[in-house]
Amino acid sequence: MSASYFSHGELVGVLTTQPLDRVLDYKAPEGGCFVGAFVEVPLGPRKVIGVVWGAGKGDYDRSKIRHVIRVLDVAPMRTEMQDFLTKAAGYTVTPLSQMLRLATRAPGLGDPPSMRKVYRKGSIQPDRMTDARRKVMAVLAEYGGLSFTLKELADMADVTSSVVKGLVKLGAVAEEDAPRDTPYPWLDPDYAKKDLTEAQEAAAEVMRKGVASDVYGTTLLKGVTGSGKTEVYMEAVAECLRAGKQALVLLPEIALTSEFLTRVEARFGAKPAEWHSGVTMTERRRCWRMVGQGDAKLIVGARSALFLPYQNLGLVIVDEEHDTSYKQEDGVLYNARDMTVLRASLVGAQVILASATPSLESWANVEAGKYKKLELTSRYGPAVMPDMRALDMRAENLPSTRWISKTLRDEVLARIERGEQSLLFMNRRGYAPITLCRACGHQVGCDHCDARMVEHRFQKRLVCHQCGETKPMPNVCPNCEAEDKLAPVGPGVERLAEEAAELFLDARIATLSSDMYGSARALKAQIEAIANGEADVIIGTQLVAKGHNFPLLTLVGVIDADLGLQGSDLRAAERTFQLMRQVAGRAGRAEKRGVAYLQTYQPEHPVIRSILSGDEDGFWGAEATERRHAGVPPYGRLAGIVLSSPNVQEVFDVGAELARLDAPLRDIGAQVFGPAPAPIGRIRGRHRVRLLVKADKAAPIQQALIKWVNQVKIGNNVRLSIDIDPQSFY
DNA sequence: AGCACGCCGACT
DNA sequence: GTCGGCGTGCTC
Repeated sequence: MSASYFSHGELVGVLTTQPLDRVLDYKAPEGGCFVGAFVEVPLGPRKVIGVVWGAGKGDYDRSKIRHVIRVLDVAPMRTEMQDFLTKAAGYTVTPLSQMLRLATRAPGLGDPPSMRKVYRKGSIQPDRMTDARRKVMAVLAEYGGLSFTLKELADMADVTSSVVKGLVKLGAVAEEDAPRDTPYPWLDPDYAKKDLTEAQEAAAEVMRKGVASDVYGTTLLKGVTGSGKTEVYMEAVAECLRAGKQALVLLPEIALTSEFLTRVEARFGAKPAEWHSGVTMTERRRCWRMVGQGDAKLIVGARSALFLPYQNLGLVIVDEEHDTSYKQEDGVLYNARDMTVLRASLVGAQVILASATPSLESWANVEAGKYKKLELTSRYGPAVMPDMRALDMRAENLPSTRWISKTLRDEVLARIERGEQSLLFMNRRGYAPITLCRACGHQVGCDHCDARMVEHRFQKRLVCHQCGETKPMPNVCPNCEAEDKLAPVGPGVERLAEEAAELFLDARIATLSSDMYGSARALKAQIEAIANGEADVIIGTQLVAKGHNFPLLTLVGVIDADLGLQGSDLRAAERTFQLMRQVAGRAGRAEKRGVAYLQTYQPEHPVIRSILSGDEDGFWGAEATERRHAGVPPYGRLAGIVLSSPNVQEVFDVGAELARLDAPLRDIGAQVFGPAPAPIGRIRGRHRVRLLVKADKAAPIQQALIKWVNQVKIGNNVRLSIDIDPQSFY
């Protein structure tokens, strides 16, 4: 009577990725189907892909119910995955169909497994032997029963492919069809175990025990830059591999994966599966299918890798867990770090959140006893955290087109003299953030957004950082048509590089900004060249703060330490604290102790002071007290609502209407703030209005939000998005 | 999401 | 008269 199997003609409920937010009834196909089966179903005039979600409800006109067309040749979705998607959809207030779409982003899902020809040793010896034929047969003899592609075999034997083809005709070489998607190579947990320090070994042992326990648990692994967090969690991965379970490592930035893959190969003897937007379609198809059939044991990827069809997930590492890029900011708004914890809790897997500068959320979860905490205090090897100093810019008297203080300049010059590297950090892409007309005062803005265009001199264009629109650099003011009056105002990395080139005449200067390299490969090559000492001064944006290792670096200069402190973002202090510590952590990783200078106009600012003093506990304690007092995350809950429309009036009307009908929110003790024009009032031609809902941590905010927004009829061109636990407020 | 249906204005 | 604009509604 197994409820999970439906025989031909029985009603099944199918969830498709179409934006119909309900499960549709179909008749089971010939041969029947199981719950979780990926199927193709007819929908109106089209065929779409869906998943058998359960038994059919039977509440639809029987005569209109059609048959499932076929069951796809992929591993069925496990019920725990259904459960995960359902809960994730509920938490993020996202339609389930959209959640399913995240879990079915595999190219060629509906296609039969792609095949290719492979060649191996045949049963017959060729009657006429030639030198070329002998070479082929020798290769095949050496590798026993293994198969090769035509090109592989021909290359290995150093003959042309026609020799192999000839042998196929004779029957000396067997030609067979084999699936193109092949299992990932076996990873050996004991391939090259590194020697760990005592502290690392102790931490690793705790993690191994966690993985071996087979139950859910989350551990915050905190350790300063260079303390060897990676080595420690690799031991947890090794334990997971030994147990025959799958492990996932999430990284915040694609640029970090290739370095990480190399480390995995060094530790386990082969490369793991890779999943992110930079991976080719073929490789993605292979990855999705192999994860689904358990033939990929270690997966390294971006946040979307959390939605792969794991069969027996035992461990998830969220590296740099505080990183804001774990929060998906468009489409489905979810935080991969939080969804990881949800998914792991449903399958009894272990989670390791690794960071040198954990988020206050994780910090609070440790305090509340939800997460365990392991701390690696001593830096691995001889180096220590750099000496942190403030440079009071009010005393520096710099002209308005210069950003490198005299003190910092002298320090850099001293490093160049000694053959050491310096990093100048400026978290602003482009040449200048403002292009101002000296004749009329006009600032060049984007046509579609309420944002200034940023000059990118490297690309010789103005770029809108909101919508990505670019235009050639004008030489006539778009407002008053004055010629040659447009002037760059304010700094960006490119302009900083220009200043550095003037100050440090004989130095080799390298700029690292995400927009200056066409490909991840080119960027990686540049990072490697720098690490090998092919630059004296490095100018970089945020990119350099994220985990890259520059052993010759002994000086970090933060050009504008105050930048992140502006604005009304509730996490401004937290972000600045984390970023400054991370950037500073780049200095002095090898034998030499590093120094970090923060150029600031407000050296007395509490955040700047705690960064300088290195008093982490003090900083987090004060930050926690403040947030608790304000009732904001992690001690309260926020939801951001953004309404957008090409029509200004319409968005404000809907916003006001929502604010008025706040009863469902008041019922759970929540408050509504707004509507207010969003900080960026228009993006891609759509006017934007924001509301903010603040609730108690334990309040059932999702249900209340649904009730609340369902009260208003929303016009066709108005879009409403709900962001639970928003990270950004633009 | 697609795709059809349908109701209006602009053209051969 | 007919073509085609896209607002509205449906898909088991």
